[in-house]
Formats: sequence, C-alpha cells, structure tokens
Amino acid sequence: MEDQKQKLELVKKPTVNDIARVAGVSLATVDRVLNRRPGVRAVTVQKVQKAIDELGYVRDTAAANLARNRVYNFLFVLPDTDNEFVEALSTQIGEQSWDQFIERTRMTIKKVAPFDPQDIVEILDGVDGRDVDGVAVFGPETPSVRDAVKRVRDKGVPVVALVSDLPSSDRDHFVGIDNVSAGRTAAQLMGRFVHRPGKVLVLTGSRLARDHLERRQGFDLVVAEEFPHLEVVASVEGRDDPDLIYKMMPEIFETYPDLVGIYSSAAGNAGLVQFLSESKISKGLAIIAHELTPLSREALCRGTFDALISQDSGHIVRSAVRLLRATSDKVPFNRAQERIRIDIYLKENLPP
Amino acid sequence: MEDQKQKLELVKKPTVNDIARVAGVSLATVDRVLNRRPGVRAVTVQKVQKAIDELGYVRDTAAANLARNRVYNFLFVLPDTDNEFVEALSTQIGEQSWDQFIERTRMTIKKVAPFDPQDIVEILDGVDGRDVDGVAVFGPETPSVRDAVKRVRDKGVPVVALVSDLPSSDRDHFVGIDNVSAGRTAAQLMGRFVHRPGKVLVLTGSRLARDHLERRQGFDLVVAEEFPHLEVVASVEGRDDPDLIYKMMPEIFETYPDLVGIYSSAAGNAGLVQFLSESKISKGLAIIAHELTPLSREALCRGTFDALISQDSGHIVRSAVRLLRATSDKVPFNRAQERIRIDIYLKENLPP
DNA sequence: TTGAAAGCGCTACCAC
DNA sequence: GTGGTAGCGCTTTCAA
Repeated sequence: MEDQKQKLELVKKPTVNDIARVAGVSLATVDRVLNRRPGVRAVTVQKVQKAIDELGYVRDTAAANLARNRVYNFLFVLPDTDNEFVEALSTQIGEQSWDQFIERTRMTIKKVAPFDPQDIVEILDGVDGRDVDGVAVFGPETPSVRDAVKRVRDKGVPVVALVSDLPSSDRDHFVGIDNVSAGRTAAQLMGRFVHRPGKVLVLTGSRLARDHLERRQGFDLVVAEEFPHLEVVASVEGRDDPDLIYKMMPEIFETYPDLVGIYSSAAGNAGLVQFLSESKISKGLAIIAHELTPLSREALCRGTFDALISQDSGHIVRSAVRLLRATSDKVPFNRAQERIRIDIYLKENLPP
Repeated sequence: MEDQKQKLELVKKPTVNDIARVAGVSLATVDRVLNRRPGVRAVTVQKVQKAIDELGYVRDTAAANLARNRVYNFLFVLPDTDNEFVEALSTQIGEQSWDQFIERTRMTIKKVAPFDPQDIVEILDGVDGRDVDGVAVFGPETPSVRDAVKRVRDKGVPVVALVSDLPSSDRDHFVGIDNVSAGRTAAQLMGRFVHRPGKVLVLTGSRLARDHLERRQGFDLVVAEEFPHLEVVASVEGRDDPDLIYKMMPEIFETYPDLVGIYSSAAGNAGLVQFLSESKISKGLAIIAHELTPLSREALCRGTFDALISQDSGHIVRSAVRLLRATSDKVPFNRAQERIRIDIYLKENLPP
C-alpha cells in the first residue's frame, strides 16, 4: 500500500525495458522470468526479480494480451429449466457477449438436466484445457459434482460457482449472494410486514440445492429470534416447477387456514402467482419471493408480492467473467466490486 | 444487433490493416478517417468509410491507448464537509486510485465550500482542457453552477453530475440514484413498519440540494397515496449538520409528541443518533435514514435505525470514471452496468 | 493529400 | 541459457 501510494506520484510506470536495463539482461530473459518460464539460471532470475521489485513493476495486461493475441474462452454450465432467473442469466450472457467479445472474451453456454448431477459431471469431464480458459457452474453440491469440479481445476482450468456455492469442491470463487443472509432478510421483512399472529410457509426448491437450504435456515433463525408471533411450518418442495406449485397450493391452504405469509425461496413463482390471482385468498397475506424477473416484477407492482429478494444477474455474469480472467491471468481482483449484493425490491425502487 | 451477432461468429475482428487493404489506402489515411482528422479528400474518406462499414470494424481501445500512451486525468469536485457519505466517496476515490492508475487513469479531488455555488464555479472555470479529461461534480443545481458546467463542456471536457443531478446544465451523465424513487421507497418502508397512526418527520438537508428535495417529494407522494394512517409534518432543515440536528430534536419532540417515524433524508445522522441514544424516546419510533456508513451501520445493528436507503459509493466512483472515459473516447457504454441502484439495507443484508 | 516507418509494452520465435 | 527481432493493433511523426 505504501509502495503503491509512492508509485502514484511517479510520472511513468516502469516497463519491461526498464527491467532489462536495470538487470542488465535482454527483454527475452525478463519475459521468461515474468512468466515463470524455465531456461533461466537461478542467479539471473534473482537479478531480474530484484530489478522488478526495486522498480515496482506491474505488468500492463492490455499490452500483454495484445502481444499474445489472447482470447478468453469461458464456459457457462446452467440448468436447462425455463425458470425465469436462469433465463435472465442466459439473456445476460447473450447481451454481454458483444461487449465481452470486444474485450477478447467469448462466452459459451451449456445447459444440463436440472437437479441431475451426472449430466454436469459429463460436461465438466469433457472440458478441454486447450480450448476452455474457465468454467462457471450453477449446480447442486453433490459429491460427484464436487469431484468433477476438482478434476477440471486439476487440468488448470479455473472454476467459479454461480449462484449456489460449491465450497467443498475448492472452486476458485463463488459468485452469488450469501443465501443464509438472504433468508434472514426475507424473515425480517416478513416479520415487519405481518402484524397479526399466524403461520408462515416456506416454499423451497430442492433438497439438493444448497442455496435453497441456506435460505430456509436463515429464515427460520430470524423468525425464531425476533418474531414470536409467527410460526414457520414445514417447507414445501416445489422443485422450481410452476405447475407442481400451482397444484399444491389448495391443499396447503386447507392444511393451514391461518397462513399469514409465504416465503417463496426458490423458483416457480408463476404457479404461485396464478393460484393467488385465481383464488382471492391472498388478502392480507404477505408474500416475499426471490429474483426480479418480468413475472415477479409484475406481481410486485400489482401488490400480489410484497417484496423481492434478488441478485443482479448482469452483475453476476460480469463478475464471473472478471474473476475467471483474473484467476486465469493470476492477477488480483477487487473484492468489493465482485461482491454480489442482496437486493431488496419494493415496487418503489424497481429499476426502470 | 444483427450485425454484431454475425460478427461473433467471425474468427477474427477486422483491424486497421484490413481496412487499409480493402480501401486501398495506407494505414495513416485509415487512421485519419477513423479519428476524423482533416487532410483527407472527401472521396478517400468515402472509400475508407465504406471499408469500415463493410468489415464491421470496431476499434481496439486497448491497442489505441497503448499506441498513444493515453492517460485520463479526471477531476472530482466534492463538498468539503465531514459528512460520512462524502467521506465514503473520497475514500473510494483513494482506494480505487491504484486500480485506476493501472488502467491509465488518474483521479484528483478538489473540495469546495459546501452549499456555496461560487466556490464550485471558480474551480470549474479553472479547469484547463489540456490537463483535465473529465470532471465529476457533486453540487447544488444553481444557475451559476449550471452555467459553469456548460462552460466546462464547451471547452470539450466531459462532465458528469454525481449523486445530485444537474439536468439543466446539460451534463453528459448523471451518476446516482433516482431520488424521487428513493423517497418513495423510504415511504413504503415507513408505512409498512409503522402500525399505529401518527405523525412522521422528514429531516432534510438544504433547499438548494436537488437530491433532498426530490426525496421529500417522493416520500410525500407515497405516504399520501398509500398510508392514510400517517401524516407527514413540515420538513426540518438540518443542513447536514449533526450538531444543529442534535440541538433541534428536543423541540421537535415537544411540538409533535405523537411522532411515530422519522425519515432522515439527508446527512448529519450523528446528531440524530446521539439524541436518540440519550433520550429514550425512540421506543416504537421507526427511523429510516440514508447512506450506509460506519455510523448508520452501527445504528441499524443496534436497532436505532430500522432501515437504510443507500447508494454504493464504490459503484458511483467506478461508474463516473467509466462514463467519463467513454464520453472522452466517444465510445458507447453499458447502461445497465452504470445504473446506480437504490439499495435497501436491513441489519440482515449488510455487506460483511 | 497521402504513405512509410517507428514505436507503445509485451510476447514469441529462432539463433547463438 | 540467453539475446535479437518481428509483430500484436493502433497512432504519430516526417517525407514525399
């Protein structure tokens, strides 16, 4: 930090030429040391390294990429569902592909059967380190997926986990929100929005999905801690399937006539919205769902949903790309910029 | 869009050499046309332009910047207050300066007397187009400021308005949130959080600050529309001054004994927090304030504040820089990425 | 009005 | 092991 400050005063940054001059070697040798290539005597490496440190050299990535004509090829592995959030991710990848193309990076999407670890494993094992420079995976944290991710990384290909973390796999980075906190946030809103005592339902997706589990966990914690007037009943697993959810709703309301709130912590909101718009049950029921999508936005504006917990899909994609590039180039990245926020949306603060 | 899609299939992007070859001219001429420099016959321009269009050429900014050894010098004009949000902006500028330095951009801060248009005008009029490539201004929208901004732009120097918009000045961009929506958001939260009927106070900063006015406006609108149990009383102007605010509070509570909520729409929260922690009045009082800072964060965690409306200072600085660079280079930018969100923070979704 | 050539910071290939 | 040199895409003298 001190060194950096100092450097800012400098008129010019040192270049490879400066290093060569100071170390008394050729450009080629400097380059070899810089890129940790073999074929340089230890003493020479020392000399060069000394010059690098003294000068406070920082590689000009743009120039390097230009010289080597570098192109980054990144693979996005996404579940093949018509879930609106996954679609938003795909759309973002599509929309950003031109901007990224200009910045020397190509993005490819591969869709895999949802909730099917085997399919992901196959894709992952098919990754060729020669034509893929990084992989972003959105999938369940099963032992087989975990091992497949490890295998990809062993090939030297960086991997980031998207939306749902895969910590046990040693992925290079996680790009998404802290889902326990997201659940806690939903609970706080629920507790504040609902005045009368009653039961609250958590609609979840799959037991395999780490993100869903974490949300439920955070939700329960805060309701228990802060809102004694609410009681969270057993989760209902909707498998992110609108039809299934739609069909399950009547029975749920029969079982819990005193329902005062629903936390839809996964996808498949279309089923919920449809049911609510048909039956007039929703009166006085607080509903908090996840992800800003055209459907949920509409529901929020109509007052069917009361709040949305969301994560910015555009930011997620940009962040995944930046992290993959930084990892691939072994350069540092800006933590604060890569942090995905837990967005809260009310109808008042929707983006235009 | 169609063209771009097509381009993505291509193996390589066309370069200046391709244009030169296709147009049958030299590199130098291509460059002259590309950069709209004089000294090229109209017919030649046509030829080159045709080749550019045909090939779908897009300039490689990195290579261009390398060749011309471009450095961007940006000036940030900020009010000289100890207001925590302004400090956050300064801190961000400091923290990002190394990253930006690496990317060929230097940031300078100039502090001006707060709420004093004349001081800003002087700084702005002192801007020399030869050593400043862009200006980011956080200031009041007065006629003199507006005219000074116009003068800067007339010199060919891009200007972005920071946090508080200066639409009448024709600034190139506004980097900040929609403050009417921010006020609406605060009102929605207030209405949902407060159950019993009563009065709500809006603590504002200055009548000159466009952002404060807009927030108040949005707040009033939503309370009137949706929450008949609340009554917004006349604004109190705290001039972003903690001491002043602290001193005013007792009288306010005397005047409105049935206060149920406070919307602190400007700065100076320290005074409010101090008063509340000393008197035990705050019980059952909903308080919504602006900007996530160490102080407000602490107040939120302790339960003194109930929610925060915020804008990400890191994002604001990065966005200002990107917009200034894009404007300066006359290249397009990504709207979605530059949109500053209206963040809502509860104690549950605070960043680590 | 136009073009040839050098050079930005870095990499890579081919000699020695 | 090491160095010379061409070249990435673009800009910028300097001559013609």
